[in-house]
Amino acid sequence: MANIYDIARLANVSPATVSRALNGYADVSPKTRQRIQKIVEEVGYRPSAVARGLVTKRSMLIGVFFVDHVNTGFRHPFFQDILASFKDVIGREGYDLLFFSTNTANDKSMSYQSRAEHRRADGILLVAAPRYEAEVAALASSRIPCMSIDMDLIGPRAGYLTSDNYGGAIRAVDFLVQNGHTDIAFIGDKNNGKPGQDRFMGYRKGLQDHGLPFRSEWMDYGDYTESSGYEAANRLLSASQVPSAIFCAGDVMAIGAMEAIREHGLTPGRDISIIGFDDVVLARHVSPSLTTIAQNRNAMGEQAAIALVELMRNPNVVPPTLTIETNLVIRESVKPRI
Amino acid sequence: MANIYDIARLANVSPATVSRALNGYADVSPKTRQRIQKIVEEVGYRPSAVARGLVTKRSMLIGVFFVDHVNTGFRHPFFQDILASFKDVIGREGYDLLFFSTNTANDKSMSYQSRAEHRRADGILLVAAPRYEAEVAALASSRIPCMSIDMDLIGPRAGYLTSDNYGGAIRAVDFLVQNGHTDIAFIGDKNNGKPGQDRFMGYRKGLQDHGLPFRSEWMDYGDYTESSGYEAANRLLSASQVPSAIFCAGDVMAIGAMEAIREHGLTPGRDISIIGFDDVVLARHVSPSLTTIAQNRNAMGEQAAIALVELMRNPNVVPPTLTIETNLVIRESVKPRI
DNA sequence: TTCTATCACGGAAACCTTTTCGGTTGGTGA
DNA sequence: TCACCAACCGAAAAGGTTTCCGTGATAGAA
Repeated sequence: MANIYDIARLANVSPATVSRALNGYADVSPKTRQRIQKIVEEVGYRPSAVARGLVTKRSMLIGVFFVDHVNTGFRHPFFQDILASFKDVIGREGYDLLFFSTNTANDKSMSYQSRAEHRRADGILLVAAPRYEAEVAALASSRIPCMSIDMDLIGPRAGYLTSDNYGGAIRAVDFLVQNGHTDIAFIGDKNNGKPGQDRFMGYRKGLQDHGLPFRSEWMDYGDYTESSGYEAANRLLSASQVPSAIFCAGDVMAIGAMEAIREHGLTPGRDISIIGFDDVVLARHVSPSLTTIAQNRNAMGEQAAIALVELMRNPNVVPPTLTIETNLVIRESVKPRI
Repeated sequence: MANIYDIARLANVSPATVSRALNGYADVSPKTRQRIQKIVEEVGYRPSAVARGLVTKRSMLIGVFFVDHVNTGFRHPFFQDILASFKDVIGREGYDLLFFSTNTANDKSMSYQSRAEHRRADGILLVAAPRYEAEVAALASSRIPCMSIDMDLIGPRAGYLTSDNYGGAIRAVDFLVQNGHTDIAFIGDKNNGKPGQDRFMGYRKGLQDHGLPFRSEWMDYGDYTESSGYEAANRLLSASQVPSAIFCAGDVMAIGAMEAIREHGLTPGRDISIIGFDDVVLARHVSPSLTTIAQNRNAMGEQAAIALVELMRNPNVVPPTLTIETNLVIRESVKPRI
């Protein structure tokens, strides 16, 4: 693999001139620039990003952390769009994406911060709620620019972004009420993550807005998996008074809940209305198709990227906390109460 | 950010000794090693991967290329599992994953090979069929260890991996025939990718095995999207003789086909049987749930990773061409012909 | 006591760029 | 003719590791 000295020798110039020519500086004559570029072409020379990184102290790498639980990480249906649009934006700025392979055998002990610093990542994207709270907090309080999604993480250089979970939940309740439902159950997040909290608060606010009481027997929990939604709905259906609608804090749980409803001899959508949250791809395809509060995943990835780039570019910018609008997607799983 | 000289000074040793101590070499006394480690701990020193990479000429980075078509890249439902299990394996070997952000604005001209060499990636994973054939070929013929998935790409250091598409397609036809179907249509890959070719060959072989004729009016094409499956099925349903079963080269197209069947006033599964290929997450949730030939995505990612690691470790190993078994998943969309 | 083997460590080069500072050249205005 | 300026380029340091080779000390053997 040729290096910059080889090119310099071949072009009868100094390495400094080669560097300047290749990086588009002004003070190199057009003809030497062309000569250099021609030689670079012929030899197939590629400047080493690692050597460059050593001197510029910038790796042009954005590190990405997320846990690899079952149903999370790459496998989580929710994060594909976020990552895709995030990548588009930072790619335009010349950055590449680095996925840390968590929990490698050799250095199980390396913390998030260690790994980020080790690779000299210019910025960090934190997505999905990682297990080790302390580690995440340490990363957020470091000097590395950092944006997290769906975790209310702040630090000197760390901001975060979520959907408008509160407003979305209110909207969900509104829509159910508009359809004549007053007996509205809720399946929330057992682990009480930030989005889950907000959706729950929105649920309560929605009830309150319409003068409906909050009944704890219509409140249950899951962990966003299909089976947990199934089980929670089963419990709700055994309540002294069965609700006429269920608001699920996640689409996948909603799909599990529909299964439970069917097993009770009822028809989801007709006998019991269901509304979800997220708008995963599945939502459109299940039957009845799922009415839900959609998160704007592309906007989330995009805005997170824009914010992170700004954070990296300007050391004095105060880390933002952003919230992205949600919107109601009406399908078949909510019917007017008769 | 402290460097190795700082640690050396604090520990009253040379940088060389610090390096040896941290990398677990034998020729450093236990007590100096402990002293060094304690100081490293206190100072929060992290050896720079970029400086290390410069001298060792290994980046410990695996580059990943895939195109960002609509429905491909991160957004493609098919590649999540592959990437997740791939990452697990290479993570265990100490590698991290680098996603090249394709088509950055500043250097639109940089080829795959350029980008890989620029970052000094130790190995490359190619997944999904990229647009620029020539570029891919160039990468495959370079000296960089490279594994590709679903493209029959070979080179001095490049191998590939696919599912047993041929065998799987034969199995699909077998199953339809077992259920009494003899009028079996096929929706294939318009772009004639390697997997699509093999599935088509398997379809023909399956027909032949059972003495059934190949009829070109029962052959149509799509591009693996739902809408293309919908349209292809529409055309098939207008044939002079309507088939009793359709074998789709991809699940997503199969789902589109089911929609078309419904619009023709028929019930998919009952009136016309459908069998797909891939076993995407959706397949289980649509109704009727989709009988399909499942690809073992975890095994694919795992085996690709193992092969790539071996390719990187040993310069003399001949690049493998691997095929992963598929298996039939029986659900509701195929019914015995009455 | 002297010699040799082993252990623990240090010196310094090498890896490949970028960037600052300064130098040379040729041209221009007075 | 002289001073000055702009344009173009070179020398060298810096960035943080690893690794080869060599050296001093210490222990054991003769």
